[in-house]
Amino acid sequence: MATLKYSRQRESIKHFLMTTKEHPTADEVYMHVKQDFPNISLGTVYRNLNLLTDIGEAIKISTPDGGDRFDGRIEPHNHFLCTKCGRLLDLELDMNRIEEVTRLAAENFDGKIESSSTLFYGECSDCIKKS
Amino acid sequence: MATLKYSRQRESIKHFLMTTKEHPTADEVYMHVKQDFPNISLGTVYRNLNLLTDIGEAIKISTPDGGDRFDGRIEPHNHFLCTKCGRLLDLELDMNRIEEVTRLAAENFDGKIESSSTLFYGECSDCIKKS
DNA sequence: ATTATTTTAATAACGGTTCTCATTTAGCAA
DNA sequence: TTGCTAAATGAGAACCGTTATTAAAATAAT
Repeated sequence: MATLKYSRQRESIKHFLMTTKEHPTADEVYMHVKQDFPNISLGTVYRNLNLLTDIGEAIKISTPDGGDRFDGRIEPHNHFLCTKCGRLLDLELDMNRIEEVTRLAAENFDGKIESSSTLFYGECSDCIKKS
Repeated sequence: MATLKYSRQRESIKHFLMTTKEHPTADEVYMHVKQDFPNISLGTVYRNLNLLTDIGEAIKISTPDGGDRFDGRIEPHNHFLCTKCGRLLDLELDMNRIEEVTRLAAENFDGKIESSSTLFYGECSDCIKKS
C-alpha cells in the first residue's frame, strides 16, 4: 500500500493550494512553486496534485474552458466561472440548500447519489465595471 | 457573418444527438455517423459539434474524467456521472429548485449570475446490481 | 453553367496530462 | 553512522482530445 513519504515539493504545493484564494491550474501551481524549487518539474506538480486530490486534501474542478483547476479548500462549496475573463471564484451558498437539492434529486433517481457540484456562470464584478 | 450552408454530415450529427439518450463524446458521435458517412473525418465532427453548441442546438458537458460529452437535449436539465463505470445519465429534477438555488446564490454574490450547471456523482443502478 | 462561398477530408499541429526511467531522497534498521 | 529499501523526483518522451491548415468537393446564388 505504498506508504506516503514526505517531500518538500509536495509540502510546498499543498501550502500554496491552502493559502491562495485563486483556483490555479496545474501550470500556475508549477510557476509558483518554481520560485522555491527552481528545478521542480511539471510532472511532479501533476503527480502531487493528483495525489492530494486522491487523498482528499485538494479538489479538482473541471470547467468547459480548458485545463482543470485545483482548490485546497476541501469543505463542500461552490464556484463561479466568469464567461468573460475566465476567472474562477468561490461562491458562498448555504450548503443546506445544496443538500436539499441532492436529496430531492435522489428521490427520482435509480442509483445512489453521493455528491454534487454546481458551477455558476456569468459575468464577474470586475468585468461588469469594465463594460 | 458567414451564412450557414446545409451539409448532410452536420444534419446526421444533429439527428444523432437529438435521438440518442446517451451523452456521447465526440469520438462516439464520430463512430456512429461513420456508419452513414464512411469517409467523414473526426475534424468535421468536432467542427459541427462546436457549431451546434455555439448556435444553441446542442450542449457541451464537461466532466472530470476525460473528454467532453454532447447533448442534443437543450432544455435546462441535470446530469449524473457514475463514478464506477463513467456513464453520464440524465437526471430529472424540478428546475424550479435549481432556479431557486441560483437566485439564492445571486444574493451574496458580487457579479451577475446567468446560469448554473449541477453535476451529480455516485453509483448508477447497473453498477449497484453488479456489486 | 458559372461563380462565389462554405464545408469537407486528411493530416499536421497543439496543449494539457500522463508515463517512463534513471537518479535522488526519505525512512528504517543494524 | 552506514547501508538498505521504497518512494519521489527531474527530464523528457508519449499520449489523447481537440484545433488548425489546406486543397478538393459540395452548396447556393447568378
